[in-house]
Amino acid sequence: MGRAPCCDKANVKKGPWSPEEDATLKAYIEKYGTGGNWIALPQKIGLKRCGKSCRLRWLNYLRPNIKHGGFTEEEDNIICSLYISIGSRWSIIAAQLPGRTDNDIKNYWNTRLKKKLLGKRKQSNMISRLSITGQEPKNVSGENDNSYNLQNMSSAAMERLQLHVQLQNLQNPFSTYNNNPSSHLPKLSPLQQKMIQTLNSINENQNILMQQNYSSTPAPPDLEQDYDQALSNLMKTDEVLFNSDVIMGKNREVEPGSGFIEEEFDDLINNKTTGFLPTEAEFDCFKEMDHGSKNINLAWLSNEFDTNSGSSSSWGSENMLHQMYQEYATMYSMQRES
DNA sequence: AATGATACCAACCGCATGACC
DNA sequence: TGGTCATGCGGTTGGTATCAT
Repeated sequence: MGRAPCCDKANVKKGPWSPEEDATLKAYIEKYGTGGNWIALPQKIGLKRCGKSCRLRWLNYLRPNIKHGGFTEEEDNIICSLYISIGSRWSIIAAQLPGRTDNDIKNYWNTRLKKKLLGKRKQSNMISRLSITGQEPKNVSGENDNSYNLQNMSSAAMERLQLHVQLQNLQNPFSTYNNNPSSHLPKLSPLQQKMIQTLNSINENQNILMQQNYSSTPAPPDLEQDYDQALSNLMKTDEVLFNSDVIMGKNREVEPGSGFIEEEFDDLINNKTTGFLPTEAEFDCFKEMDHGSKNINLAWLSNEFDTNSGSSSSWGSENMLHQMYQEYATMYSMQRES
């Protein structure tokens, strides 16, 4: 049994709003306010619309001081930075941009900004290389290649890593990765740094490969192998994070599922390997979010993980924790195999 | 000029949360 | 304390506009 509908679906109008409907809603709200009850509002003013629809129309379109389109470079930068640090929490991002709605920013990001930043050709190439299609990829020798298990990592996390690289390069083209003290980007954990370093390597090889492809000349096999090797290396994560001797300070055989990885993961998400978290001054939004926790850094890597937030529907759920754990475990086991 | 592909964006949907009883 | 309901949120859909062939 599903949830009861919020209104009589059969008797409500759907689709685009007419100018008359807009005028009716706007006039009423400007005069009387919403009355704190969106559900009752459409009936009150004689609109055959769902209350939710009225609310959305008001918030996204009719509300005063709403800006549409014409995003500035500064706004672009804010959106990019916040997306990388906190993910797709559009309402929080919108709160940093007066006059912008979460819906507008979400649309702008999905349709334009993301492509602008990543570069359309590069992105599609990367995604296909990472085997989003679900096909079992082969390396040049025709063997299944473990490196492609990268698909087990969420595409959103990968995307943010790529974006981080792009932004970092824009901010400081001579910096290998995020070791620039003047950078406005979130500081990275050793694991993230390792991944970004490898992504840079991938991108370099990819550019060469693309040039080869465009000139209709087959890429040398060793270059293909380098590319695959770079992906593989991405999985060979930092010793600091994966070597039990370093972390636990004792000689200990490590088996995935033996309990150690759970401990390590727990340490990681609870920030026991500290020293790389962003300061609150770096992101105003952190203050507003009032998490009481500085797990943001891990949050942006793992996409949706959040410990204390009650502001978003999916954050902080065990599913997200589980997903993050799975990604972690996958990388862990691959590191063991290699 | 016709047609298909792609981009854009308004609106919808369902879930999570919090307030209230 | 548990149930109900309104609201907020993010993902997705579908219609329209624009571009490419």
